[in-house]
Amino acid sequence: MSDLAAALEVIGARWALLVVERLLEGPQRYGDLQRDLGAPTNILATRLRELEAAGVLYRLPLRHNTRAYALTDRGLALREAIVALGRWGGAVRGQVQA
Amino acid sequence: MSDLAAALEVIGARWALLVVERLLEGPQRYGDLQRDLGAPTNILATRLRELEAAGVLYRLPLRHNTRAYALTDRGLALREAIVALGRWGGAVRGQVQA
DNA sequence: CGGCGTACTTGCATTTTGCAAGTGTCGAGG
DNA sequence: CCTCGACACTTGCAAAATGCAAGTACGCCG
Repeated sequence: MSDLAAALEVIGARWALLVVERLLEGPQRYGDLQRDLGAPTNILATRLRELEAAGVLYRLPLRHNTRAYALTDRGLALREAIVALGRWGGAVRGQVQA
Repeated sequence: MSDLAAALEVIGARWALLVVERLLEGPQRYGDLQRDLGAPTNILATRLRELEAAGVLYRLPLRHNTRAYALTDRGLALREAIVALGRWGGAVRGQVQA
């Protein structure tokens, strides 16, 4: 399996990379992620569990039944890839059809 | 929708980015892609159609019922993102568990 | 004409994703 | 003490995507 395939096993599932992108701006709570991304709540919960298990993010307890999700070093290391993909996506949108 | 989400709409489906990665090494025929990637044939056919429609690759006729798939400029522009993701995936594999 | 290579398509089982509604817990307010 | 609301999920079920295996189409070669 290639390095790319290994990466996609971790962040290739739907919503996963969008969650990481959002967390690049700082720790976020569950409800914020859900509202900002518009992701289904059960999928979001599943992704957060998977990404935590993969060491991409961790839970940061705040108050009683409130916690935040924040990126680990491994998660922060995705910034370069996310920026590159974002630039590509933006460039593609800029062209009606090349 | 963010730029990243726009990118994922095009290359977020399973196998899509792996196809592009393979084509970065030059035009490939259907059978080669299938054997190298190990992707199911119906999915591969679907992806190739989608990626062609998105202007990421195009069909290059060779002999009678033989053609090759090659990247457009838009497809080649994914190189940076793919390299970045590949590096991340390789780095993650390098650590047993951080 | 019959078999071979190439590029797919088709039918159906399995898995993933999505929607809507429900559950558990804690703290504040009455 | 008891209810209510906020928050973070879970659960049940429908829809869509993915995967496997087998089949189809099309020319060329003998």
